[in-house]
Amino acid sequence: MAEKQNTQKMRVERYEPGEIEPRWQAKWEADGLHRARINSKRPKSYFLTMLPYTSGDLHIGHWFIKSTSDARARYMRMKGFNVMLPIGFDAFGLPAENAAIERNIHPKEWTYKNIDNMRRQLKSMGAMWDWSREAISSDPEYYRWTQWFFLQFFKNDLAYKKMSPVDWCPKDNTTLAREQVIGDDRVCERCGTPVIKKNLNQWFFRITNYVDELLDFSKIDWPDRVRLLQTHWIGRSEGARVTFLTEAKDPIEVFTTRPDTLWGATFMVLAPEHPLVEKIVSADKKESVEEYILQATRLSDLQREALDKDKTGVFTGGYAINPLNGEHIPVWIASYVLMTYGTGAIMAVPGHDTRDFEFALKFGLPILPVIDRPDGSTKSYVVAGSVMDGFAEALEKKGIPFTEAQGSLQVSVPLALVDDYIALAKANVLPDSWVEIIGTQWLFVFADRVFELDTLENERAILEHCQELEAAVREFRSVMEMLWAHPFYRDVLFHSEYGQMIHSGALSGTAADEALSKTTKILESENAGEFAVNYRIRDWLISRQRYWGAPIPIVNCEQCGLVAVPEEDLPVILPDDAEWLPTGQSPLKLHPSWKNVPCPECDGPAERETDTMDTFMCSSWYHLRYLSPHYDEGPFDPEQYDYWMPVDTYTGGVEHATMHLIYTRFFHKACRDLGIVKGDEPMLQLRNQGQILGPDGQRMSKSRGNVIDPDEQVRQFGADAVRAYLMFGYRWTEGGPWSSDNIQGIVRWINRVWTLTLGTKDAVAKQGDSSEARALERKLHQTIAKVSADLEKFEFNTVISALMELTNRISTSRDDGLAGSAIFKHAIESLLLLMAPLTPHIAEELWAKLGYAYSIHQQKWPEFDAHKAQEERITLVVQVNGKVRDRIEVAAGIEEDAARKIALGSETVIKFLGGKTPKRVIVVKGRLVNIVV
RNA sequence: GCCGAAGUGGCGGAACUGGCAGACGCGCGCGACUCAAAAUCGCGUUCCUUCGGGAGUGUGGGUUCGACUCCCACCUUCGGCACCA
Repeated sequence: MAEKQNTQKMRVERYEPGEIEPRWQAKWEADGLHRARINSKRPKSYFLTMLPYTSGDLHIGHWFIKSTSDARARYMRMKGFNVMLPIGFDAFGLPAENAAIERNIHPKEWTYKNIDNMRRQLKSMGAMWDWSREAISSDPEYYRWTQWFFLQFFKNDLAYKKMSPVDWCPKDNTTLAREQVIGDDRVCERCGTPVIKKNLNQWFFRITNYVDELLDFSKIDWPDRVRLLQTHWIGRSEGARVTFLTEAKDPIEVFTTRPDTLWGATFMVLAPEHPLVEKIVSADKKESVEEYILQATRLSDLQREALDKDKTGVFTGGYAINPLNGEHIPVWIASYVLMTYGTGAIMAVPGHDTRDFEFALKFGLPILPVIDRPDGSTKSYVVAGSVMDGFAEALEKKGIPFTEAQGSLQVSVPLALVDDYIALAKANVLPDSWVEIIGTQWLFVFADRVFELDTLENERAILEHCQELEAAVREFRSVMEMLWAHPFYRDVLFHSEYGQMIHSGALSGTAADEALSKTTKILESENAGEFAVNYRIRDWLISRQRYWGAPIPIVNCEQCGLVAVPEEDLPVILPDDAEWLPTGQSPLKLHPSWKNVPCPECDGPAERETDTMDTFMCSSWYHLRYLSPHYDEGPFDPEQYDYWMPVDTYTGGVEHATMHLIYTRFFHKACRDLGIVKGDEPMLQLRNQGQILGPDGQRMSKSRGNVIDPDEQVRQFGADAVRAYLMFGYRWTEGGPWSSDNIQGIVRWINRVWTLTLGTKDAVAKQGDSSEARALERKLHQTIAKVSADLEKFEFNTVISALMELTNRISTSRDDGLAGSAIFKHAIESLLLLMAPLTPHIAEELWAKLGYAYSIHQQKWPEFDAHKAQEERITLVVQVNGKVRDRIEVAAGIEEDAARKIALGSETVIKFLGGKTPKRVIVVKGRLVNIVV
C-alpha cells in the first residue's frame, strides 16, 4: 500500500496563491472576461449586492457578503445565464464630513481616497464584477440624475416641504428619517447619540401614497422575515373614523380600531399639540392646560431617556358628545396621545383599553364595561355582615365555590350558576348593605333595588349609594376605583378582547364577530363616522442639513416660492470651497456665492435650498445607474433597462428591511407611475446573509478595534482560501464571530486538490478496481447534484463540505490505482468546474495546467446523471421497538417482503426478540425495518 | 408588553417529506514518515458503562411503530416594534 502511494504521488510544485491570483486577475481584466453585454440569445440574470459605503477599509465582513454573492453569480453564468454583476460606491454621507471636521480633509478627498483603496481590495477578491459599470453616487454625473428624480417627484406632488416635528441628531447636526432612529433609547443610527425633537421645515416624499401596494409581496420572492418587518413597519390597522362634536359643535375626529366599544367611551383625549385644544379649553382651565402643554412639549424636546410611562394629563374643561348615545364626556389632553398617529385625538374606552384604563384609574374618571368577558369568570366579594346568616350554607348547597376569611366570602361563580347566585344575593342582602357581582355581570344588589353598571348615570348612582351606606368607600372617585381596591377583583375588571357587546343600547347582545361591522354601519348611517384604515408609516423625511450629499435642486424665491431648478441646469454642483465651522451649521448655509442665485422664473433675488438629500435617495436607484453609468440623456439607457431589469437576485443584510428596502420599492413604484420605469417591483428575489462579527462577538468597527483586515488574511492564505473559508465556516444566513481556527481545514483541502490534480496529471491508468471506479463515478454525480442544489439555496457551507467529500473519494481512488483512468480524469475535471465559482483562481490555474482551454469560467456546469448517482447497495437498518439493533447490507432496490425476511432472519434481531412474536413490522422502503413486539 | 427567529459534541456546523443524530471540518489522542521538528499521511474522537448495553439534539409533557423534525407549556439568547388608539 505504502509503495503504491509513493509511485503515484509525485513531487509537485508548491501552491503559491500570492503568485497565481494576481496573475489571473490581470488576465481576466485584460480580456474583459466579466463584461456584461446585451445578448438576446441567452437568458439574462441581473445579480445585485447591496451598495457598499465608502467607509475606508473593507473588513472581512465585506468579503463574506461579496465573495459569496460572486460565487453564486459565477454559478449562474456556468449554468448558461448571461450574468451582470455590477459594483459601485455609496459615496455621500456623514462620516466623510465628520472626517473633514476632525482631520481637516475635504470630504471629497477622503471619499475618493477610500474608494481607491476599496477598489484595490475588492479586486484582490477575484470577483466577476463588471468594473466598466462602476457607479459612484457622489460623482456629478450620478447625482445629476438623483436631482433629476427629485424634480420629477416634486413636479408630481410626490415631494413636498412642510413644518413638522422631526428627529434631530445633536451630534451629527442633522435631521434623521424615523427609520434612522433606533433602539429603546431612540439613538441616531450612525453615531449612537440620543436624538431630540425639533420643529423644522423639511422635505418629504409621499411614501404613504404607496402603502397598500408596498404591503403586497405577491410579485416578489423575498424572505418572510423582511416581509414581516416591512408589514409591521407600515403598520396597517383597520377600524373606524368617528366624529364627536364638542358642545360648541366643533368636530373632533378620532380613529379607533374598536368601534364596538363606542358605548364605553367615557372621556376623550387630545394630543397636547392638537389644534382644537386652544378652542375647547374653558376659561378656568386655561392656565393649567397651558402649563401642561409647555411641560409636555419641553419634555419631548429634552432627551427622551427620562420618558416615564406614568400617565400625565389635564382636563380642558370642555365636553364632547358621543354621537351614538348622546353622552357628554369630558375632553382631556395627555401626552400619551400622539399628534403623529391617527388624528391626534382618541375616544377613551377605559373598560377595554389598557392605556385608557390606567389613565382613568389615575384621574378618577368613570369606567364602563361594554364588552362581555369571553372567559366567563364572575366574582363576588361578600363583606361580612352584608348578607343574612346561612348565606354560605346556601352557596354550598348550590355548589358555588367560595373561600372565607374573617367572615367575608370570596365567591367565584361558575357561569351556569350566575343566575342562581343573583337570586340568592337578592334574597339575602341586608338593608344598609349591598352585594356586587362582577365579571360577566356588573350588578350592585341593594336591599331595595339592583343597579347595573351600564351607563354613566348609573355609575354615579351606584357610587352615591355605596358611599351613603359605607364610610370606607367615600374616598373613591369612581365605581371601578372602588372595585380595584379589592385585589380579589382585579383580574375580572378589565379585558381588551373581542366579545359580545353589552351595555350598548340597541346593539347589546351583538356577537363578537359582528360587533365591529355592525357598529361601523350604524355610524355610517348616522353620518357620524365610517370605516377607516390607518397606517403607522409616515412620509419619508429626506432633507439633511449637511454638506456631503446631493443638493436639493430647488430655489426659494420671495416672489415665486419654491421653484424647481430647470432640468438643463442640473446638476446643481456641490461647491468645493466650503468651510467647516464647529457651529454644526451646514457649510452650504454659510456659502454666500453658492447660495444666492437669481430665481429661474422671475430672475429676482433668490436662495438655493441648502439642505442635501438623504443618502438613501442615492441608493434607491443605483441599480438603474449600473445599467449605463455614463449615459447622459437620462438616468439610464432604455435599451439596457429593457434587457437587464428587473434585478433577478439581490443580496444584502436584513438590517435594511425598513429602510433601503422599503425606499427602493417605493421609488420604483413612483417612477413606474411617472412612466420612467416598467414593472411593479425592482428586485425579484431577495436573500439576506448574516454578518461576520469581530472575534469578540461585537460588530466590527474601528472604534472597537476588532476589525479583521482581509488584506492580511489574503496575504497569509490566498484569496481562494479566504473565500472558501467564509463559505465553509458560517451559515450564510447567520454569520457569526470571526475566528481563524477553522481556516487550516480549508488551506489543507485546497492544497490537497492542488497536489492531487498535479500529482496525477501524467499518471497512466493501471488495472483499477472496477467497484472503486463505480464508487468514484457515483460520488461525483451525487456531488454535482448536492453542489448545484445548495448553491441555488445559498447554502455554501454544505457546498464546500460536499466538495471535500468528493476530494476525499478521488484521493482514495488514486490510492487504489485509478489515477489516469477516464473516470478519474473526468472526476478531477468536474471537481475543478464545481470549484470554479467558489475558488476561481486555483480552478483556473489547474484547468490551464491540465491543458484545458481557457477559461474555466466560460465552461458549462457539469451535468448531473441521476442514473450514475444511484446507489446499488444500501445499509438496511433493523430496529426492534425503534432501537437500532442491526445493519445489513442489501441491494438498493430490495422489495418490502425481502427486506422483512432478511430483518427477521438477523441473529441479533432474534436475540433481541427473545422468542416473542413480532406484533407489527414496519418497512420503510430503501431505509429500514422496525420490528414491534 | 406585543411580534418574529434560534437553542444539536470541547468548537464551527450537518441531517431530504417524521426513518441510522453528530456529515464536513477545527481541536485533541495514537500511529507512520523524520536524527528531530514542522508539514504530510493513516486511525480514533457525543457522554456513561460492570463492554451486555444504557442515555442523549434547551426543560417538562404529548402524538407516533419511530420525533432534532409535528403539537402544548415553559426557560434562555438574539432581532424588530413599543403609550400606534
